[in-house]
Amino acid sequence: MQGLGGSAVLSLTSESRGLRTSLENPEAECSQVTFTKLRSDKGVRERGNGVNECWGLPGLSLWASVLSNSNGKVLAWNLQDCDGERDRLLDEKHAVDLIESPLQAGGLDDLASSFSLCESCQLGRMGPVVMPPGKKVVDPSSGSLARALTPLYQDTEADDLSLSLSASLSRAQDEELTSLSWLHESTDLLTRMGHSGLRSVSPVQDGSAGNEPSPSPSSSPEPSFPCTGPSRKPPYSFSCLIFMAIEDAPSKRLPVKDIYGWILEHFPYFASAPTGWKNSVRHNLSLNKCFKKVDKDRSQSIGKGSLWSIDPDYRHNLIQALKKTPYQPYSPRLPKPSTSPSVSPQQYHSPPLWPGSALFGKNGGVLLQVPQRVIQHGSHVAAQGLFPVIRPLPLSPVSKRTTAVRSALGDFLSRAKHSVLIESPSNCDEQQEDHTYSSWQCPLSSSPSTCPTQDSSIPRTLSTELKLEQKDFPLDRRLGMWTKGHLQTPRDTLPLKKRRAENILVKEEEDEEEEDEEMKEAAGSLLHLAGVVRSSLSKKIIKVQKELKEEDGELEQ
DNA sequence: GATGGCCTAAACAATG
DNA sequence: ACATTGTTTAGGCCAT
Repeated sequence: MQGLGGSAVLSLTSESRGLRTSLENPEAECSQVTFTKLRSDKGVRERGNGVNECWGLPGLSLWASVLSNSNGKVLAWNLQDCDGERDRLLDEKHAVDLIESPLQAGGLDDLASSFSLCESCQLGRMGPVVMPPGKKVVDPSSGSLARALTPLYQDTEADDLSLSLSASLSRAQDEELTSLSWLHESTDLLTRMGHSGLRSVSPVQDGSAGNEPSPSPSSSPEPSFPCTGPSRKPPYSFSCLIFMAIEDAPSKRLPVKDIYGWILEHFPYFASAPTGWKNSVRHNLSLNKCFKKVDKDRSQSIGKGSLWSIDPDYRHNLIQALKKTPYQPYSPRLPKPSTSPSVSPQQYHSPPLWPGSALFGKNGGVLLQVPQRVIQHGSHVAAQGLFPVIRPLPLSPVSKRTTAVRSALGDFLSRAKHSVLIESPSNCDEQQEDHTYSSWQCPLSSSPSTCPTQDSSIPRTLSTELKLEQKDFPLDRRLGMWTKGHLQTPRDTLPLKKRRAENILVKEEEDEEEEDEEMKEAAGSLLHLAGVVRSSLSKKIIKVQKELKEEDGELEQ
């Protein structure tokens, strides 16, 4: 690996409006990696006042997004892979130096936690942040920047991190991080985020929430990023995609055309995929008993075809399927994941939480408010700093908060439970483009069963929620009729739709009870997580503040 | 090796 | 006539 020498730099300067990178000549100081500005979107955040600037690094499939509020406070930032997106959007060059660090939705806390101040480059109280000299350097040509850097942070705990917080960051932290409200803000940022190294599928989009199809994988000029690219397959099966689409619809029913549209909108991969996927969607609608055709209201003129809805009897199944989505529903040609015992795939996965779930509702929206539409992308965010474990995280332009919370909490939980270990790059390198529509594999998982429920965002309107823990018995045993293969009754010989028409009974009461149990479990776990996270944040802030005071004291002397 | 889940392709009919 | 939608069948790959 060719190092860059020295340390990489993150330079950020808070200005009156938004956050702007501002080094005049960063190379003169300690820059190692120069990012170029991709774009700046203002006023597009849900809460307004948001400024989201994106910075890309030429030669790397990476770009950085920095979200700040109107006061210039950094709410969140992250790096992501953008491949062709970068080329397409790159407009002006700035001497911005970032290091790595996929910080997901972490705001100042993560930002500060993952970088050390470069004293020589400090700009006021919020100066450049530099990687500790002892840290390894990233080689842009070596593939995933995040991957390359990740090991550097395996043991980068508070000791190293303590170097990094500037006073302004600390102040902002006080305001931004005393609650988890930062996640509200930061999730917006996730619109554009993915993770370079681990995001093997991620249909990364630009800030337009997926209105524009991502460039084809071939457009990526960096073959060294085998795991990256904006046009990777979503991690979800078609049934899950359809489910999300329908659930995302206010009326909970959609014509096929709109289902297409939804999928295209949220998973731009399909824009450039062979058209067969539409056939697959229709095939799924017809074959999967979870989907029910709704007789069209004559008064409604939706054109040809019917509306499709979720069969309430099978809705739970779909949720379970989403929950179970191992991110490799079908992954031909993907390498066998590392079986290294030191890597626990679970650490890379967040619990299947999303703000729209009843879980959140029952917890009074403790963690988040729910975005109106929560969708998911199969992209990954690597968390470092506070959540240094690089883990895949599905992202979507509209599921930001969900993603942020679940990712953050999941990261934290995972980190607490496991030592931080990083995947082998070869794992990723072996991945190849697969044009099966849904092929995706958790690059860090060793098996679907161990790479579970990293769900992703799911439409908030889902009225049931995923459980934090898997049942220890198969879904099809729980629900009996989930798969046609388990439909052992004579009905099996009937077409699925006809079978459905025969009113296969599923006791809703039982489902409700089961869901209640799940919600209770999930609620407990979530609240615990929230407490852990807050506790961690508080400790970190206190520590940094203490160190700053000490530094001030030394300066005075 | 059997089984199940999922994907893909294709053919065909129905519909607007 | 055409495009779209819906159904069905078949075959393949992968994981269990």
